[in-house]
Amino acid sequence: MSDPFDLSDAEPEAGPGASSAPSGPAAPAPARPAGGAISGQAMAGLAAPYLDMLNPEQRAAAETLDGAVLVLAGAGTGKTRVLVSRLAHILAQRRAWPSQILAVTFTNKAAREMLERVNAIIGGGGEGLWLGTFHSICARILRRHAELIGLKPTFTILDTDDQLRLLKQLLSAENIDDKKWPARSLLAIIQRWKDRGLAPDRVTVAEAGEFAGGKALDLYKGYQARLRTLNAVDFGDLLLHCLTLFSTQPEVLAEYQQRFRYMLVDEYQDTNVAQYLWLRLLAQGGGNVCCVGDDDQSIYGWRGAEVGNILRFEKDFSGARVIRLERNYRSTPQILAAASALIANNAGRLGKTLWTEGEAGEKVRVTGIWDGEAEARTIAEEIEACQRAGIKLDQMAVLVRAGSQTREFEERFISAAIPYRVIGGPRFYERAEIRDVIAYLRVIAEPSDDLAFERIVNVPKRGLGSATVQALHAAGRAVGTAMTVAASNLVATDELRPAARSSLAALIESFSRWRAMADEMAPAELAATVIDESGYSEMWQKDKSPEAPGRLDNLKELVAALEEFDTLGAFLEHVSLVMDTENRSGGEMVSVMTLHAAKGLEFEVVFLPGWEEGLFPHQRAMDESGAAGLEEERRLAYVGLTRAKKRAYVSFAANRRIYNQWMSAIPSRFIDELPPGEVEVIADQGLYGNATPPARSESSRERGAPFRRPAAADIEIPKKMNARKAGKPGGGAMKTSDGGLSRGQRVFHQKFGYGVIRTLDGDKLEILFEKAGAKKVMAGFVKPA
DNA sequence: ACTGCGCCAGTTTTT
DNA sequence: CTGGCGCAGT
Repeated sequence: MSDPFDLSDAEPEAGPGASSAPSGPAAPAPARPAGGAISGQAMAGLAAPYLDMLNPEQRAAAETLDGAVLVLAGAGTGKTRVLVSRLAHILAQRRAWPSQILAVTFTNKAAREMLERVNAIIGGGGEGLWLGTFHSICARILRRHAELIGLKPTFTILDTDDQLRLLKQLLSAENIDDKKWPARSLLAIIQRWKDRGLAPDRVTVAEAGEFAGGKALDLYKGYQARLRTLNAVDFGDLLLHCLTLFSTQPEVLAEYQQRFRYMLVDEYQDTNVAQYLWLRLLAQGGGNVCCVGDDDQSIYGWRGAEVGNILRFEKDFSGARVIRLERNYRSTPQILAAASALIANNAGRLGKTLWTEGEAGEKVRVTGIWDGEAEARTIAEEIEACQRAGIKLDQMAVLVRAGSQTREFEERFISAAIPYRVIGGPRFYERAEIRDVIAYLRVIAEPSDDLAFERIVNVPKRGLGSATVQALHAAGRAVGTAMTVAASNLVATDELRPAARSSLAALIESFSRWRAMADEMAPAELAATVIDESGYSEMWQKDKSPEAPGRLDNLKELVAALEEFDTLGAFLEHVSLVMDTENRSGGEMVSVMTLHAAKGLEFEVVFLPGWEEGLFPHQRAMDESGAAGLEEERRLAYVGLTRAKKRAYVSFAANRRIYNQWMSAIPSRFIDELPPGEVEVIADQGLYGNATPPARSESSRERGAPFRRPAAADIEIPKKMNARKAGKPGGGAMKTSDGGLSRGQRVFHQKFGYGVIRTLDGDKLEILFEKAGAKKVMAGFVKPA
């Protein structure tokens, strides 16, 4: 984008059906090329077949185009279909051009899906929409007007690591003990302020809090000042600066107010105050706003989402129409009844009554089990039973409260040879080696990006340790410039030791060479050059740790990913904002993920383990947020149950090993909140109220677990989960001597025969077997061949 | 400038 | 029981 003020790139290309040129939208748009993005098909279709597929409420939601509309879309009520139909309808009615429509989502995945589905209906051209996450749309706006808020259009978007590094520097500069006042906490405080749309000058002294004796606000100011000199922003700033831009530059605001004739917001219950303010400013221009959400599925309060936004919608947008989608197309009546009864325990809901015309199914099954291992085994067995009954593995999911719970299932699935996939592990762009290379690229693209520079100044080791970095900092501060700039001055002096001096000089020379290349070289080629010339790949080649080859592979993958980008800047924006990696599929597998990650998904069969007080509802949620925290946990349970189409299995274990210490637990209060008529309780004797005959728990007998049977009455809820320990030695973990297994090695497995190790992650191996294909196995089960 | 030891904490996570 | 981090030693 050469001219940051030029909005024309947002205008539609002439679509495939441009010959049937529309008469144009109701009001003419500025600088509009003839022809639109709306295809001939959609044009012709006054019959609007996409509307015929909707039920009356959905249809109302798609057709009520004027004014403010809140669509309360319960789980499984066809929310996405409504959103997409509405977009198509606006276009087909020629109410607006794609470039006059703003559609905001929370994740890139949601944005991508929406675009695909809109294109499928209107026959292409949806690219002209302002469709994306709040953050990417704000970034787009900010790059165009960067100067107006004191940034250069090339500003960098920092990640959490960078933010923490910066805050640590500030803390140590202020002589604040970061043991007592960790940078993490400060970051959280600042983020909460930003979530509320509060720039430093808007934070009142009363809100300064106790951090470091009330210094948080000053630190926030210092942090923002540092970001500015680095020409950098963090995620919160994307919104915050946009708000500042809108409120200080009325003509800019007016421009966007006029532009966005129709605005759609998905997952409105997850918006924070800053996002709400942003939206309200834009809507004040008379545009039509439609927010879609479900207050019962608000599960991100802990990161600043404000349920109040959806609860207050009618007050905020006068004359707002509220449309409820209550007909559920996903789950059985039993599942809906269970979920509805559970969520009814929350106060302050807008209230919805989900109903279905679907056939009766099975009751929700609640199982009480002796310990976590038995729980995993029981679920694995049930999965196999479902499989025999014809349900595909990828229609089953285990949804856990915390990521650490996945391990138990992984181990069990591996030994039962059930293919599985854990959703939401570390992402590609979060790996250290990828971030290192990206840091190099960032410094090339933006010389004042000190944080990136600091990350790689001594990676690979070039004898530029903390002493040198300190000197660079000092030099930068003295001249008021970035470190790289200060560095070139510094090497001309005698301040540094000769070794450091020449090493630094060489590095600076490299960067200016790379920078010169960047102008004429494709980004991928540049990256390959940098990886090579910096000695970075050599560093990993020399490294003989087992993960080194994998890291080198990742570097190749990074270079390959870069092929798709024409400019370095475009790639870096992608990395900062579109961090999600494609979910490599490949075969039928059970999904294991957190409840948070499951929002928006659906499965035939859902397993919900770990419904125990302290774990779910999580103790910490209740300690930190009290009643509100408990309600959010309950919504999480609601989200979990409503993922299931046919069957839901809830379970709890009486004993669980956490941090290798045994503790007993009592069933979650959420279990008591399920309607007795719709659930079937199967619990080992004594584990739960009116237990029906026990499901055999071999392990408890085999192992002679030494703890007493908990009689529900005499167990108090542990304040901290590990406050209550029982002294069972950690028995059957499959810790193994891996005998130096490595990637690419040929191995033998009793059951699967010979194969080659493809990946290894601790004691979990992925092996491509000659006969059996790819399997995940534990290291203990294979021998070097 | 790097390596090793000891201490503490230990949900959820997108952008 | 881990892992991450800060500090102290070579």
